[in-house]
Amino acid sequence: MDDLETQLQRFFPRLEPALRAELLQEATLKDLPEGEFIIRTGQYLKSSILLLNGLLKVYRQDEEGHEFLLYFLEPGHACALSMLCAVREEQSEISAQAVTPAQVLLVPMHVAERWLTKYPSWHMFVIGTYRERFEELLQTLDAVAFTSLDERLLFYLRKNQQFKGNQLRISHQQIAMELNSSREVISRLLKKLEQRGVLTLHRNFIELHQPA
Amino acid sequence: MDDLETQLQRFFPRLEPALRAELLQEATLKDLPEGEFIIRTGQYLKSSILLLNGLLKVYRQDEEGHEFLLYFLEPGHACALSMLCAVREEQSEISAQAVTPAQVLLVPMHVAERWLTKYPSWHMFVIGTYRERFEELLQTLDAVAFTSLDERLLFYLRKNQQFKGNQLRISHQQIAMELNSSREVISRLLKKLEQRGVLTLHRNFIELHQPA
DNA sequence: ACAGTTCTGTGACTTTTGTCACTGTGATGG
DNA sequence: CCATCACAGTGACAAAAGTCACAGAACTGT
Repeated sequence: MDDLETQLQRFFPRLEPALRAELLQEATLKDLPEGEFIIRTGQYLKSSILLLNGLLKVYRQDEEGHEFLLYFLEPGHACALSMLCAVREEQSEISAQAVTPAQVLLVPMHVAERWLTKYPSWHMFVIGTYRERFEELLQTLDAVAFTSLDERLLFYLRKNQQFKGNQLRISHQQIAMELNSSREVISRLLKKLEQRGVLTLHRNFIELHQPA
Repeated sequence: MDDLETQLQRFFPRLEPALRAELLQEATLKDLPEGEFIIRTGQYLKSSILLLNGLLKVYRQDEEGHEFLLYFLEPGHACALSMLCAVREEQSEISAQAVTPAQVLLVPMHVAERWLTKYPSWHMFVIGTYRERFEELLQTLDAVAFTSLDERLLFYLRKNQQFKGNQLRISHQQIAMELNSSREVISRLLKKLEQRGVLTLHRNFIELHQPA
């Protein structure tokens, strides 16, 4: 693993050098083991989160514990929600979890706030972050509103493939949760996809074919 | 109707006076008759949109013409999407339409951009706009993901009630479109709601009871 | 090797939504 | 006064998804 400064430069090239220097000063580096939560529903946040390494998944939960995947976060991106919540000093309405071991930078809210006027590039970065998340959210909404479960399942698998490769170690139960469905249904749909030759089912993992 | 300056002050009190003055200079005022589009899917936008008067609805459309209501926009608010699209110089992926006669201010993109660094209050306003729309979008997503059609229908009616009063002049077809369902289903569900005493069905309009 | 656990497969059934086909009814405009 | 039209109601059926109940397969630790 590179040193922090190199990583910053690699993943956040658009932040001006002075800002990157101050980031090193002000932000806290945090390592997340796989599965660790960085945000939990109902939690108060006081920092913005920048992702340096690994993969985070951001999802919503309702009162009865149903989950719902919103989007993945890759290195070089930031969690728009963390900025939202931080600004409003409100409870977060979402959860974020490390899918792989991950490294994040935590920028205290008051610092992030100050940078908005101090560094134009920070400002653009924040705006850009909102924009990107907004668009991903729209995509997700489209998927839910306009497509059936089997299409969404395929989309979900492809997305995971993109980040984790062809061998997905996910249980049907997991998938069901994230798509807000039930295990049996997912099992059946996966079976259909297997028959169509899209994938092969194994115990504890799913093998996706043709990355296309 | 008040003069423009008074309206600005009333609906956008948080914008600094100098900015309000410049708004009067740089922005174009536009009157929208009921039903007029201000954004259409596929259109290129070159302005940010601030709403002065009336009610706009913002919705998504898929390729086959299905609609999907995202949220309403009230006076004093701005369309986050218009800012998104404007910045990216991309095609808009949504439509916005005047539900009642409305008045909007159009701020050319390059001006809006310039203000970001020039006026802190503009900057905060833009951030705030993203934040609010983001949260509304999350709400909508929740509704779709976690609740059944009849709940969504009720929610939809309440929302309309909030803006348009107890007598809703909407056809079942209209509702079906906006909830991405079909007329027959909506008819049936409305019937059920009537039996539960929530509303009374009339020709061409629906009467909602207990504003609660 | 065995009990316990997790993951997966499956049949039968229900509920929810969507679709089709048709009817009725009020409004509007020649 | 009648043709037309948009709107609404409804029964019958189909499709999609969720639920229930079980069974078997693989993995775990002791």
